[in-house]
Amino acid sequence: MIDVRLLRTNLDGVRSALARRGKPDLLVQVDEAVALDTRLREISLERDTLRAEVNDLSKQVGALRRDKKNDEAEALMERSRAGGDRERVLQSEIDTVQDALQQIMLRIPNLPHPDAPDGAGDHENPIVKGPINLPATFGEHQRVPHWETATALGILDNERATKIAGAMFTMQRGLGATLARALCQFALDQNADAFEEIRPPSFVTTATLTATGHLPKFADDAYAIERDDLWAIPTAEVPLTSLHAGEVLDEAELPVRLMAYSPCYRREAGSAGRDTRGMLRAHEFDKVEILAIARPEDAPELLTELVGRAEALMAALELPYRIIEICTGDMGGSHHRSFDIEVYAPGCDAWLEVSSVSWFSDYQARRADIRFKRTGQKGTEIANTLNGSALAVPRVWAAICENHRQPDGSVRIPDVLLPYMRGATHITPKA
RNA sequence: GGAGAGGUGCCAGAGUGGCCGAAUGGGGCGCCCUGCUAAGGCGUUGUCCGUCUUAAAGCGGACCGUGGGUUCAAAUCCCACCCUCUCCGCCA
Repeated sequence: MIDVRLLRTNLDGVRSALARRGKPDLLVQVDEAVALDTRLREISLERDTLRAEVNDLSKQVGALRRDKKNDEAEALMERSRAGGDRERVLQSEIDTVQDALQQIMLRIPNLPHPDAPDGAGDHENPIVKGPINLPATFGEHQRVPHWETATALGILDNERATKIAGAMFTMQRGLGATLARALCQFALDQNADAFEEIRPPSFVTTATLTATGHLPKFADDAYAIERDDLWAIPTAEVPLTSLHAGEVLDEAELPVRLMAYSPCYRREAGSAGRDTRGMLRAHEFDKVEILAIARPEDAPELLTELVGRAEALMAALELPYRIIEICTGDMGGSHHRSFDIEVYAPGCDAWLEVSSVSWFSDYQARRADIRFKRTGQKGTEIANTLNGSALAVPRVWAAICENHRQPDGSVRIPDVLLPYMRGATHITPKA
């Protein structure tokens, strides 16, 4: 959530920042929020005043009862009762207004960073680096989509995955399964120098899924386990962000740096049939996420670092990649500024998004109530959060199958993964 | 899943309707005493919202697991839920 107080102190700033997202409805929502907030403060003040009266009368009643002046006490109780009745009426209006305001605030997206590029949609995301490692030409053997080659190699068996679980599930076999796990292991090892490894729960409460901004807006995209009131996580960002929810951290503990491998579950509502072949889009996939909780002033540098770490993995895997910055019209609702890393897959002839790194300013931290205390100062401040995929397995797996395919049809394992492949240097067709 | 016990401030822990935002002890912070250390003395010690103010202070409200209820008045009584611990059952 953005800070409600911004609506009071800098409404023009909020409006112009949100206008850059190119969704006129947002400004209507802002106006509604302003009206509700104004009303809420009016009636809250009235309620507090009434409460003060009732509190005062009650104290007097207590004193009079002790002095056995029951008649006088009775008179005050009568007045207090009347005050209490009026208070109840106000309180129910407060509840209504507060709830309405909360619902709107939960849906108003974050303010884009001033340096985030303007743009109407994904076609206007500027390339800020690369392409790197992109050869002038690709061999014919690389121009075959991975769903054909990997199936032929016996390392991808989506047909049986579908038999078991339905459409849009994938299954890797043999060295294909090993490769998927190797990628996770590699991504974790590469970031272990600065990040604590977490193995979080894969199911979370509604409050947890709300903190990151996935609820209430994107309920249809998440798997719900209704019987137990739980949600399957769409990314490890969700449990990691809420790891310190409701806590006040010491400034000295910051930045908190966490990483986690986790399965990710997405219903992909609305995208059925799009990019669904092979490993491009599935209901379940593996990912290694890196995340930081930081003081606001440290966030820009951390954003650069996180992007650099995700980039380093693609470089080490010898894949052609580029970095794009997400423009205001394409930016996720919780994002303040974000960058994607895309890898080129010659068989699909497409740039695949393999990592997304974002700075959320205090938007998620306010929802999650993550605060910190500056050393030697009174009071607390809302922290900033940042996170990014270090490595999302399926598309990287696909890109390896296509880019590193040899003229003989085998797939070469990049050197950095060799320690995790049980001695295999190539994936070759079964004899 | 069953039975029982419990959730109070930074920590321990008292508090069964009013004088309780909360005793007492410990810790932290400040000052004093002290050659140094130890011991001791005095004081102080949370968060959120609103209001006034350039700001601080002040003032008002809220917070004793969470949400409801009873009452003039709730940490305290009632209901539901969540969590923790012990025992039993089940189980990788």
